[in-house]
Amino acid sequence: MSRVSELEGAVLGLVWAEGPCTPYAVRRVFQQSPSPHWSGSAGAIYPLVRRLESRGLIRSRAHATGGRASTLYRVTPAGMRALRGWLEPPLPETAIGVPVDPLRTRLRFLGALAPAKRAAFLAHAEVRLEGHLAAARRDLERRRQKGDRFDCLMARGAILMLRARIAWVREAARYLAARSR
Amino acid sequence: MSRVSELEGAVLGLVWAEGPCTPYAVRRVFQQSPSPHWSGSAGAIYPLVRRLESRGLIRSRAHATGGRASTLYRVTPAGMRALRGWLEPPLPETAIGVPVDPLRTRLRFLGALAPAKRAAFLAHAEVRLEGHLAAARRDLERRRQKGDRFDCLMARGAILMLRARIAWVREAARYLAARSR
DNA sequence: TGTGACATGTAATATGTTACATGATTGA
DNA sequence: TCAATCATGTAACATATTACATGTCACA
Repeated sequence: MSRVSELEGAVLGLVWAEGPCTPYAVRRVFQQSPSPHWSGSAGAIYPLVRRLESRGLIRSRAHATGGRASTLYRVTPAGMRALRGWLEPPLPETAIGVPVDPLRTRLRFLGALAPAKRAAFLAHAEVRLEGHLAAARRDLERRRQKGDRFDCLMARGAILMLRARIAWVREAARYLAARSR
Repeated sequence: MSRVSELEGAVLGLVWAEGPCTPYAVRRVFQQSPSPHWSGSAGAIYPLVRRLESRGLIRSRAHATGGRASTLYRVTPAGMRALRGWLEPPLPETAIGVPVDPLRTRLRFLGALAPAKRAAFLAHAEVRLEGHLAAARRDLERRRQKGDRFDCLMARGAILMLRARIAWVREAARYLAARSR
């Protein structure tokens, strides 16, 4: 069975979830996602979609909206098998292990800053995280309107991660303040 | 000032934190890290280290251990400035925003599985996460022995993220169970 | 009539992975 | 002495990013 990468799995899932859709619609989902990890750049999506088609995981259907040519894709039975294979246990370590976190990486090297700047770093991080948390709550509300429960569960996960990060940053700030006294 | 990427920043930070060290020592840190995101592959680290040297951010010093030739690197003043520039606010969106999470992405498409398999997915995820949490606790203990407080704060962050993920997976399982009754 | 968003791409570039190659050292 | 691990790399490959190119459509 076709093995798919992380981004391929996500695109395959989107083509499945959004019904027949265009590569541009897929791009928009990434661009509007609260997570900035994947830019949804044209240079990533269009070649990837053609790749999935050449492997028989999605099929195209010509589709014209007014004067614009466009291509609608839908998932094939082989594509559904690949999607389920990507989803199902056993999950790879990269999916279930400690997730990458650039903020955590930076905190590892906070000692390279002057002590006053360390506190400033944590204060800045907390403010920014609060902003993202508010945005994530709005995002959950929007998704709730749409009515897809798995979409909501995903958005809920983002909120919990942000809350945990905020708690962690606060804990770090308290710890450093206590040590500097 | 030299702008550094995520992996470059981490390597620069490690060369700073571990004192003068070899590329191999840097690789080992990535390989032994609880987070499997960066493999620390030779093909990534050796070229990257040379890149940092050619940009004047680290400096090499020949170093022979027995019959083996080896190279010790240390961070230059320009390298310290680059490290601080990478660390300091304002943080880029990719560092402070909702972090990427392959598990969250998969949950978005859980509807593609048969209902019974959805519960199995969540049960599997919970078990695996518990295992990672135990490993993360041991990891924190190890780092505590070493005595670097920022290293400990980072390890503590990994634990909080795993706990939040476990809580989220349980919440999702409860929610789905309630809806299917 | 022109400006900006929509929509579809391509090209150059950067960078990380796997797999391979080489030789030294250590321990059973 | 044989195998595993340490240690340093290189080569081929895949893939994501930025920047660019092109043309349509809505609307002011």
